[in-house]
Amino acid sequence: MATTLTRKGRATRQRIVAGAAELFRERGVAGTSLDDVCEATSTSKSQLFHYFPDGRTQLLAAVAQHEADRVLEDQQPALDQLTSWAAWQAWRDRVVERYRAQGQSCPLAVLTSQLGPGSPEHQEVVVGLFSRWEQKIADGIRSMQASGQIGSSTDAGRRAAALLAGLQGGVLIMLATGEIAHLEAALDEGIAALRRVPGAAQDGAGGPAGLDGRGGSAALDGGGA
Amino acid sequence: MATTLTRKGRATRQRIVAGAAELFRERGVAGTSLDDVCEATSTSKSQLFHYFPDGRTQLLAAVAQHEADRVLEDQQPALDQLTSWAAWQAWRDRVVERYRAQGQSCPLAVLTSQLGPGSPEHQEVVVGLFSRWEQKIADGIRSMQASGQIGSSTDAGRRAAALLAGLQGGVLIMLATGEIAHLEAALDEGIAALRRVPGAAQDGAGGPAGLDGRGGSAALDGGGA
DNA sequence: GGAAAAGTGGACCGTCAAGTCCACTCGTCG
DNA sequence: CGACGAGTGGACTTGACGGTCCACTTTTCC
Repeated sequence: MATTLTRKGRATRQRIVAGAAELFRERGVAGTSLDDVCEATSTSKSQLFHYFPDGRTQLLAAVAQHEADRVLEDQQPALDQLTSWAAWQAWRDRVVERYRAQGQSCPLAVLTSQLGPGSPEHQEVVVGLFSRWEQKIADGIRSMQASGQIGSSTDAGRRAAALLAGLQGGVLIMLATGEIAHLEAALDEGIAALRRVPGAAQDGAGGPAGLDGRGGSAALDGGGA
Repeated sequence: MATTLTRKGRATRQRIVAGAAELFRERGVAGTSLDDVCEATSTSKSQLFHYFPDGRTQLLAAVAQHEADRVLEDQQPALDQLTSWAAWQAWRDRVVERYRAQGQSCPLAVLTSQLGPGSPEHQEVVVGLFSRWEQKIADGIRSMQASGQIGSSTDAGRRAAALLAGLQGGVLIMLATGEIAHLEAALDEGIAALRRVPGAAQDGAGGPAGLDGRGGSAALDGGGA
């Protein structure tokens, strides 16, 4: 079965997943039938069920995983190197650009809400994605704290959660309205808020200024923006 | 037709909308058939099509409008009186409580993503809701600025957009993961950021003063993993 | 080179849900 | 009171979609 796939088999399976993903993005999950997938990928029902014996459910899960992987990939390498304000800006631009290009599609939101209670498999995929995503953002904040560019008085995990929420909400609103302004606002305001955390070394100049970080903690109010 | 509805007729129509809304919330739009709606509301197909000649589509639109109206209603009167920090906190608590109670349901996200490209009718409902929502938040910020509790140097509209995005994202993540922490973090951080806008009069609203607001310090359960 | 396994094609079936139709009841107004 | 239209019930039609089956081709490996 799945254990013994020839090169051709893998290619076919991959073609099905990619094609299905595209259809889901274009026409929604509910609006896409297995026949549609077959037609779009030049395959037949038997092949589809050959690679996904559990049918639609399994295909959906595979596509979800595929899309989830792409989400973080598309933000690399920026997301893994949030060690300077310039990097944060680059990441922000990357995200905005990605979703702008994607337009009315984000498979994440689609899949997320397509599954109410149930489908623990999908739940897992989405939870895993959010978790990794937030982790990377939090790591970025912590690294900035370590280098003194963000004050140490704030809870990196909580900040990351808020930032991720803003990002997700921005995408959601974009999907609903077609406007990307909310996504931009959420990211910009979120990052700006990080810059205002008191206790940071002086903005910009800092450079690779040693590791200090939490020496003073004398919550001097972070000046104006 | 719809122009001449007797009291009984209106009641039936209302019963259908309310019942359908509940089913959609419980089982999702895709997981609910018109037969389900009929059964749940003790009506028959003919009645359903009597009141919604365009069938499923029209019913969906009616339910969407119904739900959209409820969303803002549920936040009143807090949402219309964001004139003190205490009011902001009350609103925040209201929102969190509402979604906590709702659990895995928010019909908004469901409907939003259920409709990919197409259904301009629904699009309109959602856009209208977001627009009114953001407007009210922005009004709150402006009134705080007018009374000197928030500095005038920030763009109220943009802040409101970011806050709404955070809220929406928090809800989305809650739907996906069951965790409400992101929603809380997004609201708390968003409001805290407002408190840090420079140029405000000293915080005297009654709570514990402090420039940092409830930023990231207090007993906030750990973020991240 | 040939046999077994993997891959492929498409007809076929059962189910289920959207939407139609018509017969019937009930309330209201002349 | 009686008739007309609003309101109601539920059987029926239609079609799409998920899933099955089997005959056939290609690849792989001895």
